[in-house]
Amino acid sequence: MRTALEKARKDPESMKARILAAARGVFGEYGFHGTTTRMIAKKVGIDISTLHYHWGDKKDLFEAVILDMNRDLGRELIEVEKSIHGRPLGERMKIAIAMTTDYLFAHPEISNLVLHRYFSKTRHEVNLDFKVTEFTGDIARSMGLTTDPKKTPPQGMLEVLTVMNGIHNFVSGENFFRPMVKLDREEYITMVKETLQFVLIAGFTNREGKELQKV
Amino acid sequence: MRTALEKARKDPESMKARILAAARGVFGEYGFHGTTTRMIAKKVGIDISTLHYHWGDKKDLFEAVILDMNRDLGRELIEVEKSIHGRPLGERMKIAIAMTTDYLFAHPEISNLVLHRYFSKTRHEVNLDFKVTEFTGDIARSMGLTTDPKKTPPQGMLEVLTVMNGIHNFVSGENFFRPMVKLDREEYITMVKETLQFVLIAGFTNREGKELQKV
DNA sequence: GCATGATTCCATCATTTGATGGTCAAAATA
DNA sequence: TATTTTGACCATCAAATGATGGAATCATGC
Repeated sequence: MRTALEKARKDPESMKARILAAARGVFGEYGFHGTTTRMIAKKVGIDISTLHYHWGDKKDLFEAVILDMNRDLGRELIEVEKSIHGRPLGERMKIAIAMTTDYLFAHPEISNLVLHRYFSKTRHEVNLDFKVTEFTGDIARSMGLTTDPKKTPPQGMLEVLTVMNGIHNFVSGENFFRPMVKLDREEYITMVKETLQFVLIAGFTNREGKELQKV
Repeated sequence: MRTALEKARKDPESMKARILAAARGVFGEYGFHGTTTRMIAKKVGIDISTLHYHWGDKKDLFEAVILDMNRDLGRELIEVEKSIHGRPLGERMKIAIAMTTDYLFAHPEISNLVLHRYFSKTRHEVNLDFKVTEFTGDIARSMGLTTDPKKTPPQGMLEVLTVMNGIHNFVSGENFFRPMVKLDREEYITMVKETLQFVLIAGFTNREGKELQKV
């Protein structure tokens, strides 16, 4: 399956890649059990047997989707880290929130998939590393929430999760939340960024201020 | 169905109530499509035909579950509001976060169901009011995030959603996050509360401080 | 052009799953 | 007690769904 993924990545026009892209979207919207292989095949405009030919069974395809999504998310986080390197904490967070929010709104299926995996059980075990721990630790280090670069303390992990999940929530919940506030998409995205920056940053900068005072 | 719900509420030992309780749990864990009527029936220890006899089809049962969960959540929010009434903002939020977190960790299927409805589509439309808008507005007013008690501005709604979802995330994602931080359940709950209070409150109290200075 | 392998679809299967009819026992009612 | 109503289960159905075999088609290298 690893090779299949690589093939799909090489040529985005290939059938493998088209199926993978469609699967990302549908699995994201409906979850694993809410998605049928027929739904994916229909979206691509092919027969289900073609789908199975390229990706094996439903679980294999799902795992490929997770790996693929994981890679994209990881790359984006690296981009973010590049952009914030060296700046003061408040600014780092502000930029990181804005960049990540924009990116995820452009690829909402990523947030969908992430949240599904957090909150939903699958009847048959899907065993995948998912890299969340790794990513979370990286972000924590990048935000200076830990001194030991090897392992992040629980507190730092939960703090990062609070921020990341705050973003995912508004991206993935757009269909639900946007009608509540009656904004068009652009306004919604802007207001989400402002709200997240307003709510999520102050705690961290306040703490840093206190620590600096001590010194 | 309304009547069936009332019957179930009257006698928690009744078959209707037992099915409803089991359904809450299973729908919460696996989502609508991930749940089979057989899973629920098995959990109760009855035949599926008995389940259908009491609750009609799967969608009817699911809607009853949502209504039931909704009522419980609404009641809890009223309790919270009673406890925080009249206190200063920072304290209000601290207590509200602590109470709500404790309550939801004691009834995690509520968070599960809420998040599933936010983030997951259902193949066949389930039409339910879900009261989120109402609840969110109530909380916004209770937190003093709006001057007009009739309608809450989008900003206030998103701010409340940020906080509520922050809580739901850690409750519903316990199976995923707790192994990441290697804490036992009690430690995890304590640290979640501390983290949420740390991250989510400062923005609001900072702003209030600024507004007070202006006056 | 032709042979070989890769790809796609059609037809079909087996299993899962939502749902129901009919039977029987228990409980309520007369 | 006799009768009706309610509640539970067994057997079974129909549709949905994951999956596959095999034929047909297309592409590629010779």
